[in-house]
Amino acid sequence: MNENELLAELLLPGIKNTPDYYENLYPLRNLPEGARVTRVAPSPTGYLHLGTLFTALVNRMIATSSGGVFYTRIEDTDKKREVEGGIADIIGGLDRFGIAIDEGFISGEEERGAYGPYKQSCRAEIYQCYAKELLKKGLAYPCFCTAEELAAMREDQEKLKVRTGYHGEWAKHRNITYAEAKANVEEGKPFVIRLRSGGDESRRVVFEDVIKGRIEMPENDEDFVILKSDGIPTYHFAHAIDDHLMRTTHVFRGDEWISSAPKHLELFKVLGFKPVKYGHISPIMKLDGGAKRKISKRKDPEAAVHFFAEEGYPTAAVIEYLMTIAASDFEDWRKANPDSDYRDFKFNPKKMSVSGALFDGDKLNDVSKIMISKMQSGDVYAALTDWAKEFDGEFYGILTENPDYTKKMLAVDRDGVKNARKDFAKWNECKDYFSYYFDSLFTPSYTLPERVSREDAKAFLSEYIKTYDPADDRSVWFDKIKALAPALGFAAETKEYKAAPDKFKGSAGDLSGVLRLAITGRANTPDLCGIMSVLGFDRCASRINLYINNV
RNA sequence: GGCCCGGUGGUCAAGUGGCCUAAGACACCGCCCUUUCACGGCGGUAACACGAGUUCGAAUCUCGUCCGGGUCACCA
Repeated sequence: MNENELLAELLLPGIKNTPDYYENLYPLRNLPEGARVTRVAPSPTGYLHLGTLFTALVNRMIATSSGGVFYTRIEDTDKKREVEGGIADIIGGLDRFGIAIDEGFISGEEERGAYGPYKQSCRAEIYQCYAKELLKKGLAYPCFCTAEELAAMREDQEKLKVRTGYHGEWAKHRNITYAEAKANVEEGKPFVIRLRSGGDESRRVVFEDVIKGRIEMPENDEDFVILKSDGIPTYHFAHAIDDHLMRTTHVFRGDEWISSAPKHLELFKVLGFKPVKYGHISPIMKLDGGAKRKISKRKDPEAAVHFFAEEGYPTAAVIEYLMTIAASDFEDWRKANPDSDYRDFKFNPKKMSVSGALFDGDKLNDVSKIMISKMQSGDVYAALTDWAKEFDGEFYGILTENPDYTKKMLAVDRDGVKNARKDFAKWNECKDYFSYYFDSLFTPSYTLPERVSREDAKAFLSEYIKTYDPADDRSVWFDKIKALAPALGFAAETKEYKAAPDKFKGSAGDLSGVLRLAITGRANTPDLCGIMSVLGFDRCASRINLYINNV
């Protein structure tokens, strides 16, 4: 054995496999030409974040559009920051949003697929095997620097105004001898393993980013850590090994990773792997004061995907919105294919924005309103009660006390209508929106429409209630209003009134406004005829009397 | 500060040297339709960060300036 081999044996004595073993264990995938293998690799340091959902959606679409595979991998190499239940929340969240997972973690604890384990903490031996190989070849070495020494080194570098980091002459242990290393190990000193970088800062590394195009940067020359002192790899090393062994073809990840791409490329080269293709996704931004910034977990409620569930946005609406930011040609496609499943959209990474999109709540609302307007009452009932059950127990009780009544209410201006209303974007708006259907939520309003006097309102209402029949269809219903108009000095037809505004106090439309106020306490509601029919005669009559007595 | 990546209406964006008098969507405003409320239809306000250069011709190519974002860990 030469010195490098002795060193490798000294540092990682338990590792017996060689890289060949893993190369054979995880053969190339048998997929058609052009199929892309993508993944999302969340770190369970928190709950599902909008950016993670977005990244997952993009990777999912890339795989789907190419007939490939999309898998999940848990990057839990930082045990200090890990959050209990994080994996279940993240994977469960992806599932709730309809992101299908072909392979990897499919729930908090189950995984499937032939390229696992899919959790990095279970792959220590694999990483160590490759690290050992690098050690044997002299491409890596142990470093015994303490955190304090490293910090002191950084201070010195800052004072001297030289580039900070563990590189070149600053790489203290770069030329450590086997004997020195052995002595340190025997003393029980902790060590990390660093890459012996062959890069040169004055040379350029170039790669073709699938989203951003050609990117050129100085080569990495830093002897960065590949194995931490606990034997667990850093992100960089785990990324190279895992994405190679799991036979990933394309890595779409946040663009904060661009700056470490030279490290990754060097790792692929040194390890003898074919590099993956990168696509760096611009982050979703948020306007803070006057400044744009990346959406942040701490400051922005909408950063945590949980926010959308609480607000009651249908998951499909959030996905639809995300698709509009992800692909600039998605909205055109949607216009041409209004009823297609978004998964049928051919996703082209070239159509992804190179700059970060500002999160636009107005746009989300619009997308969501359209989505909800297309749902039939039965589906709305299911989704709304599901939401209420979790987030508004009182409303849930009211909604489900009489399901038939609630469903009839939801059918007004919805079922059998070509273009349904777009009145609400999320379920938490419904309690207020539908309040007048329920006596316990109803708030009367004793105001008057612009052109109707108190006396006329009372006179109209007391006559009207004598003729009202919930069985009336829309035209009969309005004819009855029209019939009462002339006697009160109102025009029966809107056109009549418009033609000669001086001859009338207003039109039948104004009278129906009084009715609306009396019945619902609102100036704006869906089709009043339909509402009254759901409410029933008694409830309508009592509200009308209440109004007459109080206005 | 070094290194990257960006900069077209308030927002998302189309645009790859002449089809640009710059598309579309959201938001906003107006009009029309209308049996109320909506839906819908039609229209409007509003943009190429700035300065040089290349060219017959620049939103598009080059350089500089400015502005914004990201990154410089035994975190991912």
